[in-house]
Amino acid sequence: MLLSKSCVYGLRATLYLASKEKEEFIPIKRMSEKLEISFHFLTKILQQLTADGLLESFKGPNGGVRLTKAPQKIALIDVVLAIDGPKLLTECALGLPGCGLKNPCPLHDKWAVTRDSIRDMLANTSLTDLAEKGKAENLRLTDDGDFEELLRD
Amino acid sequence: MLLSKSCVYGLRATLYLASKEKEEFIPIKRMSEKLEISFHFLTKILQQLTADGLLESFKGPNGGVRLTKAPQKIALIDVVLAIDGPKLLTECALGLPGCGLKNPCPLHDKWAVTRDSIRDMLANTSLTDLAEKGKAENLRLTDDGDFEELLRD
DNA sequence: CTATTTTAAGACAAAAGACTCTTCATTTAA
DNA sequence: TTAAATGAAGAGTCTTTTGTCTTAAAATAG
Repeated sequence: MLLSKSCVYGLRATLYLASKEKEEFIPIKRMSEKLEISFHFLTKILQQLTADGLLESFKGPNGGVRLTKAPQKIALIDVVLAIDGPKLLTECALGLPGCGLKNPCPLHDKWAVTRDSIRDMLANTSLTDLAEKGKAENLRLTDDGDFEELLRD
Repeated sequence: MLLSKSCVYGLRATLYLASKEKEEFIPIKRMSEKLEISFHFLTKILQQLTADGLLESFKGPNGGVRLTKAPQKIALIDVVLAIDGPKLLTECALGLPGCGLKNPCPLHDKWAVTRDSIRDMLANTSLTDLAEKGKAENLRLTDDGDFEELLRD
């Protein structure tokens, strides 16, 4: 798998936040129900994003989490780096430590090109890009639902 | 991680076989030592490749495994498919079941492009390509060694 | 102040992946 | 024919990932 499940859940969650126009705090409980993700597990993942500065949280009634920046300014790669770390974009495809220009493996050059295309895709796609597309075409962020249902109160 | 460790070991092993010019059976024990992979674990992985028809094996003294085809005709994707299966090249980046043209997720289109570039790289690179490059530039398939050492008896 | 709502934190359990070990069947060489 | 070398198969262990549960801390509403 390219991304860990935690990372995928983090992406779905930030995408959900980006698709809400209002900048209010959204309870994690509500998000977990809408996105069909275990509440406690999602909480743990969002804590990582909060620690990383991508989200801010607020405790108590009317509390929850929200994006710290405008979603246009958050790229998918920001979420991926916060949760899965940089290894996807730095590691050797053959798993050799220290593989790089200086001490490459036979696959290094070709993999570096492919890896860059992954990085570019993640870096050039903002949360807004996907949220807008999701709304416009009524796509889905869960196994069965659609955007319309997702955003309904 | 893009590829499982089993898959990476399978690639290193087939690459090693491709770099031996003679078409003799190579004992797995020897390969495991050269490649610094646990013998029993490597055995299990190579059994998958044998079952898939990429390798053939021979028991008894002077036995071992060898490629069934010329290494020019084996692409990296053949090994990846035999061990990790097709999921890397078919799965949704957001983990949604049935994500495709008919019922896509918001990321589907962009991911499909990236995924194709991964597929193309794996499909257009043969074992010979990498073996030749490894020999010519004396690269490595292990943490510390180099090709010269790898091919020495 | 008190009860309620919410995130924070960490212990714990289950599942999957990575790896080891033992036993067995096959083949060859002497 | 017997011993040695080898792959085949599967049980078992360790680690990481994934997911659950409990308790604490913070904030608000009344």
